[in-house]
Amino acid sequence: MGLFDRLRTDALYNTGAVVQRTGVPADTFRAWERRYGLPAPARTLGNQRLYSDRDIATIDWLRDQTRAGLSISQAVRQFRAADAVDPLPPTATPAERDNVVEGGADTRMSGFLDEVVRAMIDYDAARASRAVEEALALLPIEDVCLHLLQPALYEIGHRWARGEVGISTEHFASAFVIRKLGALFNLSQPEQGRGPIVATCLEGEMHEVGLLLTCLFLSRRGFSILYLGPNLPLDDLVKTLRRVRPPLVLLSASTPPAAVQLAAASRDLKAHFSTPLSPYVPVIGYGGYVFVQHPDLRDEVDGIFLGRDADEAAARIDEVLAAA
Amino acid sequence: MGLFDRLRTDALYNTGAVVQRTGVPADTFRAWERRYGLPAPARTLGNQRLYSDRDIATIDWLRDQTRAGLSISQAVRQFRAADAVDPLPPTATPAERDNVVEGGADTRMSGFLDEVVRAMIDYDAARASRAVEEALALLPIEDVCLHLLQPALYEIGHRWARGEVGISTEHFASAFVIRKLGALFNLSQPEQGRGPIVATCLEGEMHEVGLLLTCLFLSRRGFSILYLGPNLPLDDLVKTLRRVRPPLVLLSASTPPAAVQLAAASRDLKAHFSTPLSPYVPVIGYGGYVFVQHPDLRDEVDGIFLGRDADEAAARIDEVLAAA
Amino acid sequence: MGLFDRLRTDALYNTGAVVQRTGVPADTFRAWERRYGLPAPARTLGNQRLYSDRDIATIDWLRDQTRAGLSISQAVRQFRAADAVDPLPPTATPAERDNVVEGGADTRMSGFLDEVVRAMIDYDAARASRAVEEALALLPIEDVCLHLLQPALYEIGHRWARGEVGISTEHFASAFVIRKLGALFNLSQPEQGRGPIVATCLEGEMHEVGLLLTCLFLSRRGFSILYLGPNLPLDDLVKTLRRVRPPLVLLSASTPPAAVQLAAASRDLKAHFSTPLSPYVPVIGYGGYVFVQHPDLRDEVDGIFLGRDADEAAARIDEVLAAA
DNA sequence: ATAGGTTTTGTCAAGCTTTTGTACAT
DNA sequence: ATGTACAAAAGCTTGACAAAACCTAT
Repeated sequence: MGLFDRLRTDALYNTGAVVQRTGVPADTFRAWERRYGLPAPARTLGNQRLYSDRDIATIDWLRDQTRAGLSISQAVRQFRAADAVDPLPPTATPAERDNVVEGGADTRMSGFLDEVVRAMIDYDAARASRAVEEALALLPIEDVCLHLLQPALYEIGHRWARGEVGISTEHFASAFVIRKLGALFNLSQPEQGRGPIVATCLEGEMHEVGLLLTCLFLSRRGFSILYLGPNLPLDDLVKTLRRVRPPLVLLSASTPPAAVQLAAASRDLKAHFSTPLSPYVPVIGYGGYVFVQHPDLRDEVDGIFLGRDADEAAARIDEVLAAA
Repeated sequence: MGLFDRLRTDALYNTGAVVQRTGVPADTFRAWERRYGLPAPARTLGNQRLYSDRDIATIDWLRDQTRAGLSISQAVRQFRAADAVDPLPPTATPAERDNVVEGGADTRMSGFLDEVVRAMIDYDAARASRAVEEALALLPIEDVCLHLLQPALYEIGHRWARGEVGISTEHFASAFVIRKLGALFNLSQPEQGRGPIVATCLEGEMHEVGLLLTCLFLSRRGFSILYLGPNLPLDDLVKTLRRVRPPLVLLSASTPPAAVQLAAASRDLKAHFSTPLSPYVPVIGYGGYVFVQHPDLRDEVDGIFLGRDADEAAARIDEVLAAA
Repeated sequence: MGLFDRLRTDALYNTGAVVQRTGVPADTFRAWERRYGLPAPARTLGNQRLYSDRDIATIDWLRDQTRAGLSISQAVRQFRAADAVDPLPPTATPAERDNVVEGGADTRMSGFLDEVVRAMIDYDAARASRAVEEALALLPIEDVCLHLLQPALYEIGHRWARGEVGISTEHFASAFVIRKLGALFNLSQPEQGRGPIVATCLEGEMHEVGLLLTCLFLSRRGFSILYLGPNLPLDDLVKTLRRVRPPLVLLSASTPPAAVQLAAASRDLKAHFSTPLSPYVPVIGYGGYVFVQHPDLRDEVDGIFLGRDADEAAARIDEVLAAA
């Protein structure tokens, strides 16, 4: 059904096609849009309207109601009321869903996990991709990330540590997972949302999977993310913060040296912005496995520790920014 | 079915025959090709167009859609969306196509390019994404990569060099483009194909856009790619080669030190595999802008230089592996 | 169906009758024959064309296709494509055809020739291949071999002699042509036929293009060929002859020493088989450019000189074995 | 609903090359 | 019958334009 939906939203119609399909004059439904914001078609770069199948269905419905004697304003009100009962993207918050599904999901997921790990060891991107797609069709994105993609990467990492597979396998798996996460991230970028949140790894730090995962989850929770990727010099981060003024900055480190650098950066940032002249000070959130292994490193950082995994981090950020 | 297909694709029609069969004036579908790259007929040595049965079916479909009120641009868009799910090889080879479309597509592309660059400077991933999606729906993937994504990155790079934007913008743009390329790469991984080809940047080298682009194009040409991403130690590459035995290894470098390291690695690899006992020696293909700026560096490398851009590289590799 | 075909090809019409039956002006289908070798009518002793029912059907078909908007070149191309799957013997014998087509075909061929030579100099096998395929779709195999592949090789040879290209270009071109000829040879191996004929170059002789060409033509004339390739020791040839007992052995030499060796071998073979106990003695046919340059060398050989080129050789062999 | 703007798209023209039917001279 | 020649036909590219479609605002 996901695929079907994808296709249907890809089918876009120009004004003329909508007129042929609905029998409603263009001026009419353009007036509806102007006065009531319904339908709400997308636009091309040339500013032409692009109607989806759903928009056409909406116009059909409005036309039928007016024919049945309803005024357009009443029809729109009824449409909105019906829509509130059966909202289109029924996105429960991920946290709620995880609690419910988790027990069952792990069982169901293990089959996919085996397949993905085996496919990765065989360098078979197509097979791994097929397994992931299948999992995505059955389970929410968050579950697939937390209980399939990340465990697969951990499993490969462990096997590498035990000398069972080479680092190439780890690279391949990592590149694969990053590509997948990137694709999911692209899909879930909200039009506008809370935030924005700036996310990056500082200069020298290359391990971006955890950060990308957190960003994906935040994006799914409706946050707008400004993802700057790995290896960013501190100076440039400062400039960006000054321009964008995000309420939160996310930093991630995976090795002790990177953690130390992150800690120094956090203090520099705070010092930099905490002047009488500057009313703006960004909150700093940080994470990374190194801070789980060496909790004492957290003491050096001037910011909020986001927890042991991306899921926890996203929940923590949600809280922090809801409070603010 | 293979034989049938062979026959059908061998049936080629000149422009006049297509006019008789579809009822669409030649000027019209030539304009479609000029503006949207669809259909994409092959050519004779005398530069006359040769349409396949598939091309004729395409024109028929487009004609029917326009009769149903769709504008030609939206018809093309829907055709491409359906085609992405169940792609068929174009009549013309990619190299031929690129030459043809460039002129017309560039004009059409410039609007997208402006929008993407502006969106990037505003750190507006959603807006940039929308523009890229629109371009992808209207124009072939190859064109979008070469004439939109890469130029956008160059433009941002130039503005950074001129001090007009910060390095964060460059990072943001780079992360965005890599995510997009990764997504396209995922879409076009063929079930089985020629190859496999192993692609990586060696330890220390982080600039993977060019390599990823080349891999995407190769993937679209039907090659199976084993993408190991940036920062891979040589030892691990050797182990992988020994296990996978790809006919070709792709290496990329962007800085002089990385180029020197690549050169040393190429010689090591050759020395490693060129023993009387080893019947297998992988071909090494390499590229990266540093080899264009400093051609003398090529002399140090024991491998095939793949040219100045991803398109050239993909064509070159196609040749090399066809000859083998 | 075999009987039917036999009868149909026996019915012969002169040019005027064909005009009456097809409604196509004589000039027109003679131009088709001149430019594309289709149809290929037989001839009277006075050199008048004699069209079979099949030729008339061919002309009818071509006329219908052009009425349907196809250009004559594409109609021929489609005819040949269908014919490759289910080939029928042409009315005229290859020798007759070759003489007829030469003049006109050369003009048409020169475009292909330029392209192939240029592609070879660029080491672009794919481009060269494309040009050859196109020529094969438009013209009979014999023409393509004699007026495209062989001239291309000569042209490259001359340029090498003039120092315009390196010896690697010559090697590349030679390997390319041998591959192409080999592929055509594979395609045209008849199920069963006259023969078999054993063909080889003796130890030390590596120049196999002429021999391969002759074998291809013989194969197209319905002979079954046992191609042993270059560099065969005499002993092994003897063993093979004893086992296969072919009515004819083909030998080829390109240099004076190879010619001397060939002469000695011919005498040895004759001596070997001409014993009272042996009822079987193979006929020896030989050729190669060295025997054209130094006709006196022919005196040393105990066999039949096959003429100055592959075409002549094939015709000569046809005669010899028809008489036997 | 109309007016006055922009964008999109089918069509055409000019100037060129390639292809192809027909005519002519040998 | 053959080979050459030639002119008409068909194709190609670039650039342009005007009608159609679409947009906003009155």
